[in-house]
Amino acid sequence: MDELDPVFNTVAGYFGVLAEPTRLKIMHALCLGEKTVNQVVEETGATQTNVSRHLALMHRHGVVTRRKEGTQVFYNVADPTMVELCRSVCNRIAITIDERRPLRKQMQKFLPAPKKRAA
Amino acid sequence: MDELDPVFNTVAGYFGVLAEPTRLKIMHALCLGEKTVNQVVEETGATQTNVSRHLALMHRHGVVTRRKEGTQVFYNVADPTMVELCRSVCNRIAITIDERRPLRKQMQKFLPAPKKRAA
DNA sequence: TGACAATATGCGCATATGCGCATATAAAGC
DNA sequence: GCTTTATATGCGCATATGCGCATATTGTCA
Repeated sequence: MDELDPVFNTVAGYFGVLAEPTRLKIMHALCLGEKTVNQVVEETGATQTNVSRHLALMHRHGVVTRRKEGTQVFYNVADPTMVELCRSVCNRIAITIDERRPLRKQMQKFLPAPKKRAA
Repeated sequence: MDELDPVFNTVAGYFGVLAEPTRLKIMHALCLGEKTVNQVVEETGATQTNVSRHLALMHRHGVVTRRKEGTQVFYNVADPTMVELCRSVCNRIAITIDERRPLRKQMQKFLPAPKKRAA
């Protein structure tokens, strides 16, 4: 039982990445394909500082990939499973929160597999 | 995009429950069936205070159910999806962490659907 | 080289979180 | 009623986390 600790620690960190509204927004922004930091900033409404920091954290956890091109940095979801995870939970929660308003339509973005738009 | 905030907030809280090693241990202890606080204490090695508090938090988030019987309180996983979620992520992480040691065998408990041993 | 654009980071603050300790509450048995 | 057992909770502490601000870093272009 004790030797499972590293697993639980790592998994906790993994879930911890998703335990933040701003990071979920970022995931939501990235799940349709890679975006630059600025694009994510515009889409999420968060500040550049925070988006950058959150993306760095997500990258440290292996949740997103990083691709530099000139002055810009493109981030993308590293693991499609992550998006799937978010999608399923978000959909379920969205349904729970709002039984009749068609809020779920907004979550459609989480539905398709993330397209890797490589350059 | 702004009206999705409540969804992201709730989902973040949901993931937040799983973003803690001790709580994952508790999930692991409960996923085979309901247990009393003391049983969870023994199985996880955490203190009674913390187990109680974590269980309370998990109950507040609707992750576990509570059943009182005399002086004892039985907790159980409320949502099988939660166990499934933990199982898949834990298995994947376990494999990542430890490519060859058979650590995964310990994770088997997460595999079967949680048995509801109602009284 | 110098100005500009895109991204990252150090610092400080406010708040959240997990924990241990002691203690409160609740139920059972004498 | 008193003691014992099982669980919950108030308090304080140490640390973690998210944020804003200013600034550093890196690359582009003139």
